[in-house]
Amino acid sequence: MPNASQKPYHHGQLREQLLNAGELALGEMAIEQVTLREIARRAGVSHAAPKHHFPSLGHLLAEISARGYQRFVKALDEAATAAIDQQAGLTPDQQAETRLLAMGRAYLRFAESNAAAYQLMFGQRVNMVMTPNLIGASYSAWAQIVAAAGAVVGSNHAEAGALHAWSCVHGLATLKLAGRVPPDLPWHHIEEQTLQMMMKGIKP
Amino acid sequence: MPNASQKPYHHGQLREQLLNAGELALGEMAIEQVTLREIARRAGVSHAAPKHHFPSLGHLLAEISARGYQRFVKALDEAATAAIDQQAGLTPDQQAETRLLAMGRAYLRFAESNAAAYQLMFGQRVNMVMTPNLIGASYSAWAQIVAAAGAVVGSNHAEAGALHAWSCVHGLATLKLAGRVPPDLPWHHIEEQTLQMMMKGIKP
DNA sequence: ATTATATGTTTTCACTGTAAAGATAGGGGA
DNA sequence: TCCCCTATCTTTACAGTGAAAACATATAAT
Repeated sequence: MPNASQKPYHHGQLREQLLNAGELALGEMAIEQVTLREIARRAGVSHAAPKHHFPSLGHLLAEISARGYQRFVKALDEAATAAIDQQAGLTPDQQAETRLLAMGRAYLRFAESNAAAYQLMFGQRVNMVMTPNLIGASYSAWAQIVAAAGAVVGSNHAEAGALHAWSCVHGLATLKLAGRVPPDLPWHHIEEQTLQMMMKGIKP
Repeated sequence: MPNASQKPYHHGQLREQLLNAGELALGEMAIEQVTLREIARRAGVSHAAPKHHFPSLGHLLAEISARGYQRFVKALDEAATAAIDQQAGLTPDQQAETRLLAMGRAYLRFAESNAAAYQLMFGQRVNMVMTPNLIGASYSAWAQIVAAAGAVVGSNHAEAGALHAWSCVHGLATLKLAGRVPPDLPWHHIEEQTLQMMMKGIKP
């Protein structure tokens, strides 16, 4: 019978807690600092405990990354619907453009306010394992962008348009995160300009 | 007096050899495998020897990265001049566009055939130290792109245009390297389409 | 020739991910 | 009720890593 004043030997919710601890850590420290032992430390458990829930660090990170993709998809979707709800009386073409632009802004916002998670999702960490769950989550993000781009450029060029739109925002986001954007440029302005140029580039 | 049949205690060219070994390693293995000890191993020297030439791994990587930028600038410049030499009788505007497109193609080619070096240069490795030499080399790359983009969009919008052009090719390159480009898309075609959309987006 | 300095090696430390062996709790059947 | 089995957690160990300190040697300066 476990003494209530001390932590029980068996955690009970460790798998969930490890994922939460990992996401928390990603929000507070650089991605390279988010180690297996650090996550275990935050969950108040020995560094070998995670093994019983995740075969390796790569699998744990994959699950965290998959959750990141889910938050990502949700953020972009909410931003898109909010944008068209805000402006009534748009033609279908205008709606499509508004959606894509709103998603672009949400994309850049997500990358900035979830920097470490973003790098985990889109960077190439050697430990990462492409679990089915991660592949599925990442694919739904891709499908979401393809759909939004397809509504603008037509379904025959949906993938090419989506890839270009993604390249634009992803490139800008990673250049920003890597500190390669000259600090004298007004960032908010740059964001809007890039989105405008992206849109101008993909429109038929 | 050193016996000729065995290696001398003092290496003589260790600094140079370390940089070469590092670049060689970057060409053969994943970026995370390119460790201080691995580079020392390849140079045939103890793992503490580099300390006398580079204060830390970050400084060594910074120098390798700076050399990467120099090769990068050279590759883009050669591609640009080769492109305009090949087509005689172009208007200045056409020349500018031809140059920028050629640089874009060279950019993607560089990223693909120097994958690990490219990730070292543009990724965010925690160990990396922003040495003055690296800052200078990376700035000259930026200046080169600004000049080429400025010739197309006018000097007032040079930086915004350069940033967008860079975002497009950088985004596409990193998505490709991260395996996020659907394999069913014809890559060469995708490259050209992206460059066309990039150009269409930045043109006034 | 002797000393100083530059450039090596060896050793040590704190950290990492992974693996194996030991400890503990809870559940299922006798 | 008792016992064992299994899942989960801890401890320990090992091969890596980057960095630092102590030690060794060859070249250069005096």
